[in-house]
Amino acid sequence: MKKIRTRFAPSPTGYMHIGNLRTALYAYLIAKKDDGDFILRIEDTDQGRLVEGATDIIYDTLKACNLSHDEGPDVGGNYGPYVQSERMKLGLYSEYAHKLIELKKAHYCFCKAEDVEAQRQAAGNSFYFVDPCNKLTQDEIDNKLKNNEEYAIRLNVDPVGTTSFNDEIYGTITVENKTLDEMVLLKSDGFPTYNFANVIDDHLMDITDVVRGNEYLSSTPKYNLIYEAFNWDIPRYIHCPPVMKDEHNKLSKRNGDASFQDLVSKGYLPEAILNYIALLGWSPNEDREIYSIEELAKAFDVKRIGTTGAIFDIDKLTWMNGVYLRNMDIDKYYELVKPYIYDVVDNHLDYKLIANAIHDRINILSEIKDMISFLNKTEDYDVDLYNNKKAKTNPELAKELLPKILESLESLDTFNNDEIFNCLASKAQELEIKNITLMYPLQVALSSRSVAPGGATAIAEILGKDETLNRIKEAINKLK
RNA sequence: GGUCUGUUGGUGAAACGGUUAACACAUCGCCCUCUCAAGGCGACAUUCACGGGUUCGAAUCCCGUACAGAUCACCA
Repeated sequence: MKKIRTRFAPSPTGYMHIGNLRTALYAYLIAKKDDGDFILRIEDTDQGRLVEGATDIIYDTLKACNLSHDEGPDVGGNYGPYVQSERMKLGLYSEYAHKLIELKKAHYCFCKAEDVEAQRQAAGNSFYFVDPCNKLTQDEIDNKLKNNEEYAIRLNVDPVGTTSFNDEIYGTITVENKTLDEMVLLKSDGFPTYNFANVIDDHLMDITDVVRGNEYLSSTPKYNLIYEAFNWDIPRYIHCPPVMKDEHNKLSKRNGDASFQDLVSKGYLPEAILNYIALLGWSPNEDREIYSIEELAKAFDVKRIGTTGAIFDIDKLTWMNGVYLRNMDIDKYYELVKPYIYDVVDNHLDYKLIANAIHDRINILSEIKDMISFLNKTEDYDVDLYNNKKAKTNPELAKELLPKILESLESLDTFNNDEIFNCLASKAQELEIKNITLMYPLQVALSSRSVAPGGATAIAEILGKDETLNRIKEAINKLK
């Protein structure tokens, strides 16, 4: 069997959005499942739409996701991406377009682009372009060429009959040829159209599986006409359903929807993002959702890609990101979280203790900041906070309990979570109250919050004995 | 408007003619518990857009309707 080769072929016209990334992921997985090659090709044949830096974003995103491509032009010892504008300099596309003219599968078109556009505008939806240049005699053509008239090259289309193709996901799709127009292959500026360059490169790069968004479903018959004109093998087509923002709209940067970069900067892990988007439109053959990229490649099956657009659900991604954080190797977790902790907290505090306290409480890294900001200094709070139904506490009771807690803790030599807890637990027993009744006022005194990461005693350990006692005294004063 | 494609709960989805229609997120309960989480347990679609048909039997097959999306460029 032929080696599987897939490609990701984005245009550098903006940011890398989630739908795009998912298409790249699927292309990658399909190749890797069978030990095939994954290729990156930048399709920048539209000079007008180039966006500065867009190629770098694509490149960096793929790198961050570990979706590395297997070949390409040499760039400082690494594989760069193939870039169509570079390849064009080789005269490649023009050569193939002219070859099609020789084969009588295409023809010169001397129409002005603006004129065609004007006709289209005038005719509205029902416009079907019939190229008058089709009727030009060879002499007329030679003459125009000799006069250096600008020209485009258009594909010849026989309007009778139908064209069918098979898509791995959508099945066999048939369209009538009369709905296909004589599309431009080579633009008058000498650049190939996307459609043409795409087919040429896919063939030249020996792409076996074309993976792309299903917006290309309708234009695929046109691609096949080109393959057939050259008598080339048609690749396997895999058209993926879109990733939606809501029922009606696709996810897009234009609407301000989250891009990969946005998600990462909010504290989502690339592995989690990849894992999550793999499940948008594809489902595994087992009851499982957490997959590393290697596991995905193993489990991936094109046949299990769905046909309907999937709405991107940030809540589920958030949950999954939390799973990744919780399952992560603990040392790796410490290192990951350390900068986020010291970004808000004084660095004489032990970041590992803090990391432990928030371990089961964060789903995304950006939540850390608010969660631990009280560690630096006490925050303003109302004594009403001492009212707690579950703990059965109120400011009066806190006023009574806090001095007792202070007294107990002052006598402690080793100030760690276990010691503090045991000390206070026996104090609670002695006072014949539930642990929570004693702990809750301490929590408020130490954290200034009704909800805190970790138990009150864990926070005490993080703060250290001096600061803990200070905060308790501070709280007692506040209650006077 | 033509053409193409699709339609299972709030969301992602499974089911490949016969199950009480999996599972996960979210939501809501309960348990655990020094708060909150995490974890455990449970609830949550009399029903698979709608209407016909085929069949002993349909979410699954066929036809129609509705709705949605895509596409009709010298954009990609």
